[in-house]
Amino acid sequence: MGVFSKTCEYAMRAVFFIAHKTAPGGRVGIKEIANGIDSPEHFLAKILQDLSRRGIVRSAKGPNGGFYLDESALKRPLSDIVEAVDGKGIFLGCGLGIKQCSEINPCPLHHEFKAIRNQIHHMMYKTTIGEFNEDLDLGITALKK
Amino acid sequence: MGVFSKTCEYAMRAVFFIAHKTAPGGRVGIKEIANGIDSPEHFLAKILQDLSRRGIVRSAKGPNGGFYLDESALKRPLSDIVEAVDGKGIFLGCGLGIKQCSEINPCPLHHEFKAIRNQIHHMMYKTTIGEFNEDLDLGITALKK
DNA sequence: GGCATAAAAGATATAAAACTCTTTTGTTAT
DNA sequence: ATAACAAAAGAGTTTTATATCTTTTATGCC
Ligand code: FES
Ligand code: FES
Repeated sequence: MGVFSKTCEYAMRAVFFIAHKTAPGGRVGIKEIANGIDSPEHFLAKILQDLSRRGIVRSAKGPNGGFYLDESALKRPLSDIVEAVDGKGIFLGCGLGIKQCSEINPCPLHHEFKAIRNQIHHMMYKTTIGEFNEDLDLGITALKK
Repeated sequence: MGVFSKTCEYAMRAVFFIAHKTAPGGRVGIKEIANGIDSPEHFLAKILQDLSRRGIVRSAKGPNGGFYLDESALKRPLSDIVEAVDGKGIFLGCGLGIKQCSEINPCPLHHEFKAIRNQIHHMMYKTTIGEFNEDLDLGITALKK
C-alpha cells in the first residue's frame, strides 16, 4: 500500500471529483463518480455513505439526486477526509511503530520522521477540497489513469 | 496504519535491534529480539526468514545460533528493508492512488506529494542500519514502548 | 552416535480491508 | 398513486495482512 489506505485514496479522489463536477451547482451520481475516478462502484458507495454521515459530503435521493457539497465543504482541509477514513494515526504515529511516539522515549528515526510527518499533515491541512477545480477543468490534473 | 505496514515496522525495529546487539560480535536469538522490540515471536520469525533469504540479515542454526549481520549490512540503507518488505510503492506511487504517478498525467496533489515522497525516500536511503548503535547503547533512543 | 539448541519451513488460524450484491427507503415527476 | 430514480442500508464474499503452531533441518557439544 501507499501512504494512505485504498479506501482513503478513493475518498479523496471522489470528493475532488464531486467538488469539480458540482461546482456550477447540481448533483452527481455514484456511477458517474465511480467511473470518473476509476473505482468500484459499490465500494465507493459505502465510502460516500460514510462521508455523508460525517457531514463531509451531502446527498439527495431520487431523480436528479446524487452527491454534492455545501459551500463550507469546499474550504475544508483535505486532512478532514484522511482523519475521517484512516484516523489520525498517520499524522501522529511512530514511523517504526512503537506504541507511543514521544520526545521522552523516541525511536531512532523520531526526529527526522516527525519532520516529514508534520509536512504531510501540513500539506493535507492547507489543501482544501475545492482548490483544484480550475486545474481539473483545464485538464492540467487528473483523477484517474 | 501508519506510513509503513506493521510487517515493515517490525522488520526495521528487528534489524536495528540485531545491529545493536551483535555489534560486538555474536548472535542474537529470535526470542530475545521479539522481546526487545515487543513483537509477536513467530510472526517476527517469518519476517526474519524472509530478510535472511534476501540477504539482509544472516542466521545460524543450532547452539549459539541466532541472527546477525555481516559487515556490509551495517552500511546498507534502511530503504533496502522497506523495499524488501513493502515494495517500492511507497517511494513511487501516487498519493491519491491513481494507476501511475507521472508528470504527464499528474493528480492534483502530485507536485507537493512528490516532494514529500522524495524526502521519505531520501531519509530512508541515507539512514543506515548501523548508525544508531551508539544512541541505543546510551539509551537515547528506544525500540519499544 | 545421541542430545540439546535454534532457525527454516510448512500449515493453519484470525482479523481487517477491499469489494459485491440485494433489499429498502426516500424523492421526484407524471 | 404510481412509476422511475438514486442513495442508504444490510448482508455477504474475497483477498490481504497479521499472527500462531507444528514439524523439519542444521549445528554444536558431549
Ligand atoms: S517515536 Fe518513532 S517517530 Fe516518534
Ligand atoms: S500522480 Fe499523484 S502523486 Fe504523482
